[in-house]
Amino acid sequence: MTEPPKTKRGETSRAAIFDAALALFLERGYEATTMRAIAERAGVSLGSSYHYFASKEHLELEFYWHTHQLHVAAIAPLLAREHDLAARLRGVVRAVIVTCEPFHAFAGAIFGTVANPASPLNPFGREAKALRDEVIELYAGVVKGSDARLPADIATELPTLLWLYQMGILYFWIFDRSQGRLRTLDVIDQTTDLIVRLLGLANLPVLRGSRKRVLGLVRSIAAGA
Amino acid sequence: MTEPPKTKRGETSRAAIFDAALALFLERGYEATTMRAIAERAGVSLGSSYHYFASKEHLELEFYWHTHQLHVAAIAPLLAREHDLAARLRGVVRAVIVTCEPFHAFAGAIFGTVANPASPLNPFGREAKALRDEVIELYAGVVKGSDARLPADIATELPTLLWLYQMGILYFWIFDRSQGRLRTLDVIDQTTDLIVRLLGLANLPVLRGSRKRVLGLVRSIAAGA
DNA sequence: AGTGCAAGTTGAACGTGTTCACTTTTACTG
DNA sequence: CAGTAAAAGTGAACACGTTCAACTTGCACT
Repeated sequence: MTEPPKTKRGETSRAAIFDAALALFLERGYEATTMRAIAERAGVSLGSSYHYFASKEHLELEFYWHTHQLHVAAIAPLLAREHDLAARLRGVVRAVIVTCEPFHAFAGAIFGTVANPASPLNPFGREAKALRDEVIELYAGVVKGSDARLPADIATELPTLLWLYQMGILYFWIFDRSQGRLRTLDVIDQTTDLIVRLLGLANLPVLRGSRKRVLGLVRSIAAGA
Repeated sequence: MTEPPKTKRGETSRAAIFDAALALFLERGYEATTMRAIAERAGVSLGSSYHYFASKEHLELEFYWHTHQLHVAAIAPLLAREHDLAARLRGVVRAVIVTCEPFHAFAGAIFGTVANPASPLNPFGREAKALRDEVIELYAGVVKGSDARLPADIATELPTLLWLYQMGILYFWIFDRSQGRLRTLDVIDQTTDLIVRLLGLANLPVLRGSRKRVLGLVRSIAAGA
């Protein structure tokens, strides 16, 4: 657990530690960056780092918050302008990987340690709840601000599913070695299109049975997490 | 990289190290088990452990092989007897979690470190290829031995998708705290049913377009990994 | 100005996974 | 059987993440 700083000096230190960590991650990667090096560059002692970040992993969580804020800022104009669901979705998910692109080299290491189900920092866990809720809320806005008219049962679960979908895209992106990350961009275009198309088909009588089953399943899975 | 032993003594040592590791993982969990404790229980020196397992993570890979072999043995009778695809699939996936059940307590820690995309041991990586191919081949057998008649394009990609699906189920199972792991069993029953049902719908004209798109996507994703 | 206490800071010390230069054992050849 | 090269085995040493008890700073209240 990381307590927020209560004094001006504390805020400065905390920010210096995170800035140093981010710079070193970029320079050397996650694993090659030691807590000692972070503390040294931040101009604080090793022990002080642990006063603000309970572990090296907690620096990753802060990193996620950082990228999330960059992402939110990046998509604001799009969300204000565009109301077609497919276009909104494509734009928002493309913005995720564009925002994260500078960090691609060390993203794998970070994603990996945080994906660990044993860690309280994993996406489904306690300490990540605030961030998770924010991202799900973001996708709720993507859907709600569109002109798509969705059945209520779908609209309820869709934001959570899109959050999951975004994580899947990020996982793919980590492995993507293509020039300009074109493969990921292509997968995003195709999958967002497919998602919107399937949403349109969900009302077909032949699919209604499966739709109810899928949503029931999603609800029961989400309830346990 | 872990070279296989070339002498009788080597085989004995390697087996002793893995047995000791497995026993200690069960007793204390993954993180609390030290390489020193493993070496001591196996009756070898610390350095010797690294002669057979290049890292603690490599012991996890061996653990996966271990459970895979248990799984294969467990499903043999079912695959010989049953030819309905839904029943085969349900039985095989249920057997996965029944086989792994004794290791549930530490499975999260193991699954997590191996899920790390930065590790060459991750499911999509180089060192896990042999195991991955074996599991995909297993699911190819599940499909091929059934009386289901599937379009060729689906039959080609389905085993890989089922391997992915199994990993998803395992991920859910790790988080499942329900009595007798009933929630996971329920999710397996529902999802296997749903999968077979969707396979049946895949030939509907209204879905054929989406099916082509999905399979094209799957192929292009699989090609890159 | 003086006092008290919470916030902030420190670096030595601990246990861990991993490495490596070295020794011992094993299997095979002439 | 002697010789030898590969395989197996060893434990001290290293760097790392993390902990902790002690220390300093600065703010709030009298």
